Amino acid sequence: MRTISPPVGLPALNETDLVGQVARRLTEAIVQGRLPPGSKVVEAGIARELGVSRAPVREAARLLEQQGLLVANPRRGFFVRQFAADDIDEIYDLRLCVERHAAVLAARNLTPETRDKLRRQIEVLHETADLDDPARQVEEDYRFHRLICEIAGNRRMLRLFDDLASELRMVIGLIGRLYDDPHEIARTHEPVLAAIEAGHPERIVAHVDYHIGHAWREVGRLVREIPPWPAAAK
Amino acid sequence: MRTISPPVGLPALNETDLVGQVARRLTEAIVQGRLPPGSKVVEAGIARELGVSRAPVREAARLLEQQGLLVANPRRGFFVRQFAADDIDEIYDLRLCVERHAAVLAARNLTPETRDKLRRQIEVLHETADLDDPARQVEEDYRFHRLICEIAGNRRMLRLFDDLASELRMVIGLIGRLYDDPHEIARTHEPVLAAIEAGHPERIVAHVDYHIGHAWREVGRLVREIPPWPAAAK
DNA sequence: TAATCGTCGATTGTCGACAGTTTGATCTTG
DNA sequence: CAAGATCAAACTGTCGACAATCGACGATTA
Repeated sequence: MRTISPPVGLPALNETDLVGQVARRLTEAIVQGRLPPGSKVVEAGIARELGVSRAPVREAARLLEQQGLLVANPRRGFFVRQFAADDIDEIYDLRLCVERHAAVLAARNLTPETRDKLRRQIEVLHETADLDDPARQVEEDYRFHRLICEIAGNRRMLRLFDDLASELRMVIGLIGRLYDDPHEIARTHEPVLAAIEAGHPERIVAHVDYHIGHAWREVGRLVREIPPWPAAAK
Repeated sequence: MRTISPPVGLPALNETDLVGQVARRLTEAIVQGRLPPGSKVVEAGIARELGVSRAPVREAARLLEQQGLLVANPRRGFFVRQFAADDIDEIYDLRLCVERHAAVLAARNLTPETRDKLRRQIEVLHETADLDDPARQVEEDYRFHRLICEIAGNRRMLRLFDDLASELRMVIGLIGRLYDDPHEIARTHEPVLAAIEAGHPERIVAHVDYHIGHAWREVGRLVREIPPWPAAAK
């Protein structure tokens, strides 16, 4: 008899259980704006809709709460998180802080394989830019940044990135459209990668700052333009 | 008729519910080493012990999982997280990255009131150093660093700090004793505060680096010295 | 008419139960 | 004696139910 796997490793993705599925469906609904910010998440409703009981729904909701997509009001239930302009600032402030560091670490760990992955992802970004599919574009964008965090090799940092990204996905998904020119965005990734390949810390930081800062200003502007969120249903 | 409170603000502290209490008790047990790393957390057992049903225990466990204290193995249950040397490195790496930034921000936001709070906390640190109470010492230490994050004014950053701190508390709690000289530790906070008061970014970063780096090396050393964790019961 | 109070439906928090899986031990067999 | 098969106890994942609480609506009163 062999002990198949060390009982404790790192957060094991539970692919098969209901909680994960419910969480994914909920996230989807929120990001797509089907559950607008401020709307109440009725446990029984979600449960019925997904054909499960309330228990998995509650646990999934707690997950999304920790992720920042939901807010729990004791005895009142879960509500879809509402973002204000200063939330955007918080998220990008933290993200910038982390990604600067991640990029520097990534440069230190860069191998030919990981470098190629990054290059290929930039290509994908350019290809996606032609598709006129904002959601997809955002997704591929994150994939590039996530790659950097992966290469940096700090699992906790990666998780933090994922959490921030899920919040941003929600905001951007609700804004509906992306920043103006997708190709422009794709192009601004190149100097970041170039700096990482060059392995020059200051230049890396400078380019990451520029790139993320650009998105920050852009998203900030859009959020301030469309502040009254798409009518919180109910 | 007025709407008393905006239904969605920021994570409302739920003081009264069971989940929170269970989570606190569990955290306590883990940090104090009563639930050693690797040990299984049997839902029914905890539930019986605390006189509640399994539902709140499960939700609390999910909370601690997100916090990094527990690891969930689908269909096998929750286990107390085991830390390896590289976990320490990850935590401190991320913490350093965040606290650097936090300190710079704190300097920017510093008011006479917040400055006094920081000063007073350093005094507390010195007073506590005489008490020979490692747990308390660690707690007051965190309180200082947490203050900096608070003053920085980024709620997400504060939450990240809290998460990292809870992991570190666990590790340090298990190590049992603190780094060598408590007064020495207390003293090394002073230049950090001085730099923040001076508002000189580079100096702030340098001193934070030195201070946190010291703890990093120290904790890293201790963890490597006592690697076989206190016998994972069961 | 406006404000307050009481009532009722809806929803959450918590519980106990059941089925399926895992674990650990005993038994079997080469 | 070792390796594998077998079996029972323990535990998790999920469900439906019930009491407590919340929110809204309508009735009551000044």
